[in-house]
Amino acid sequence: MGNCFAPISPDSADSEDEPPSAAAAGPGRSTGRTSERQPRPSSSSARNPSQDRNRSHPSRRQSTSKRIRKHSRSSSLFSMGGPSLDALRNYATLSHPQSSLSPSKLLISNKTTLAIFDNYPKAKYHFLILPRYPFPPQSNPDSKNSILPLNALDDLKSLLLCDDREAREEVMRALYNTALEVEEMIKDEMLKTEGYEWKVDMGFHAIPSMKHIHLHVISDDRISPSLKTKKHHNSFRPDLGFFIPIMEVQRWLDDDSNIQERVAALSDAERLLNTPLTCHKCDEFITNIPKLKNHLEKHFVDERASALRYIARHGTQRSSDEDMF
DNA sequence: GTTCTAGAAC
DNA sequence: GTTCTAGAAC
Repeated sequence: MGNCFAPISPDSADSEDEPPSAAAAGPGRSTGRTSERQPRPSSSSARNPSQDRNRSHPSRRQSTSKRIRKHSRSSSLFSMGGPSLDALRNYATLSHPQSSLSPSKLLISNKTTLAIFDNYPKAKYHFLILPRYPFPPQSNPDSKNSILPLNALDDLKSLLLCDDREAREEVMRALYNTALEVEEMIKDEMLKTEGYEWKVDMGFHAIPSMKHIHLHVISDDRISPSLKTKKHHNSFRPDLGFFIPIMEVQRWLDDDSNIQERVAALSDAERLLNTPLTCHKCDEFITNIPKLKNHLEKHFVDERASALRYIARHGTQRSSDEDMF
């Protein structure tokens, strides 16, 4: 692992003044790893800062603006006497996130979205994609109009219930396009650090803990010191119903005749977090978290060995190594 | 969301 | 005795 965290610098991230890098493309895998991606320097990295944050270069920390320091104080949980549900919203409403947020917080931004490091990553790579507000930011600075009311961006439920079908699809498309870009950065980093790429999941929590809709982009290893409880693990199982893959949400939007039922199911999803602990890769029942951690490490080592063997033999990676086990 | 810790499980 | 979870507190 070693020196693998080098957050993308403000100068090298997508400029807010540039058009969204992939915003013109609609959802679809074909838009993911193509020339539409913005170039970035080879020193940039998508690795989470969790274990490496304290080792970041002092000059990087010192360059953090007063505004950021003020922001991070006010956004810390409970500093205001209770849980701040607004930490993400504070990010989403910044008019100049790139100058306001430190490179260890902000991965990339464009006109409509931000990609930030998850503060408590539940896997080796874990990012959050947020729609900016107003959505989209108005070119006329005097206009405060958003195509959506702010509360439509509270969470997945409120977006699904929003009357403006076109607007909610536009939000979803913007989130998805940025997620594809982030996925590609993650996979570049996987190649650099481990020599192969593994699966990345994208989805929403049915009942998020913080206000402002956010799309999780998380590698499927689920190996992280911050993954500490059964609920943490269950909350990212794509098969359980608490973590809603974005493709599923897209299907809901394509046929919105059952939206009320979908929303009811989201509201009832809390109980799913108490599902018995089983491995999300092989379904084996696991009695406790330390054993799950050992089990997942073993999956990771086995998958890597298998992928590297295949690459050595064929010169290229098999398309879906996660299906090999 | 995380941290803390009592008491259950081993 | 130690490890671990789960609920309360924050």
